[in-house]
Amino acid sequence: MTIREEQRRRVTERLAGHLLATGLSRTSVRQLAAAAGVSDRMLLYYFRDKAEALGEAMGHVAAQLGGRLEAALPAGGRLPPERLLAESARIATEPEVRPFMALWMEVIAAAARGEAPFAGIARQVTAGFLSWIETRLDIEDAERRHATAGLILAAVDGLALLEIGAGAERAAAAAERAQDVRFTP
Amino acid sequence: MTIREEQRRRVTERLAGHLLATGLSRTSVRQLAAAAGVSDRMLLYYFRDKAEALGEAMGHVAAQLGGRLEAALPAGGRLPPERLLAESARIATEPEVRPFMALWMEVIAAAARGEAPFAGIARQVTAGFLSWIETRLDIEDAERRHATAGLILAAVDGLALLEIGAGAERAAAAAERAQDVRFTP
DNA sequence: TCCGGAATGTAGCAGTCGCTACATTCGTGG
DNA sequence: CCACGAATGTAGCGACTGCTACATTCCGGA
Repeated sequence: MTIREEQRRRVTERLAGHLLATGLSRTSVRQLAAAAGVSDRMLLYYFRDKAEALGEAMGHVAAQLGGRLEAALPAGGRLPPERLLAESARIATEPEVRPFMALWMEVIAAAARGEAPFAGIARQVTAGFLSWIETRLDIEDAERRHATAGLILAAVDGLALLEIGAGAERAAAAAERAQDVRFTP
Repeated sequence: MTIREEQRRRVTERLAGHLLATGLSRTSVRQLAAAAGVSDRMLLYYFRDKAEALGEAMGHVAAQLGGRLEAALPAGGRLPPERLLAESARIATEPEVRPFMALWMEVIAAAARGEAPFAGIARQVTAGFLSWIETRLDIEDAERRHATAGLILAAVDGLALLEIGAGAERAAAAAERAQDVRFTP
């Protein structure tokens, strides 16, 4: 492996850590390079441009999160929607997963703003989330399972949003109330 | 009223329209000034700085939205949570309200990023939403009403997020599925 | 030992950012 | 008519943005 490829991996990992720690507010080329411990000149040697660097770093973040989700609730077992909603909300508010959710909110907002490369990343990660939920949902009818997965993801993301706008206590109260919902039929 | 005050109002209205039309992606002083039909020099004559201009504009947007919400579902009547959830989701996806929700997503994300003046705006608007929901919720127990309002807002916001990440059809399917939820007790 | 390509440093370009110092025009009260 | 403050235009500052041209250093193979 060339030094360049090696450095590319190291830098990717450090960038992922930087994004998780500080979000998307400090993502100028020079700031990213400093966080990765290289010069800005070299960052753009390892990656074609800023978008590629961010894309790689977000890919790494997504892979990390995927591993955590898999560990938190292994595939195989299928749960009724009420329980999966509760489990998802619990996982999303775990201390280790919180930074991912915070970053996720920023990514999806950047996507809404049409900023490259976040639009593509958002669609990709959303699809991953939906798939994760759907494969753990004990609903026979495919269409209903599809729609229910979307609703559960919306609820979990919405609770993360509520936390931003109304504080952690209020979000926690709403999350607890979510345990009282039943899906019919 | 001085010309300055008069212009300040006109510019505020135009800025509000600009934000609703284009979101937060074009909010440099020069772009805002162009959208309002004044020079950048004058924009910063009418307002102390960029943050004040954006704050005023967002206040105008919030007031507009408040009026629409009031018109869509006047206070006075109280609904069970299932029906209020359905009504809220319906209102949030009305063509006239959609731009507000899209802008709202960006604002709350900017707040998550800690950008002034959006953090304060987000808390204020969130409080307004929660109050709007709570006063229309037919639940006796105050604490439960409080938590349920949070959950309903989370669901509505979450559906807007889902639309960004997974497209309008999928969000619509999830919204329809939301009509199957029941709150116990 | 030298040569060629990979790796890295230096310096800067052209653009945008928020903001402001300074000069000028305008409308109005004395 | 003139002086004065409000209103507006001109020009630019210093910082930052993404990115790159050019030069230099480094290291392994011939």
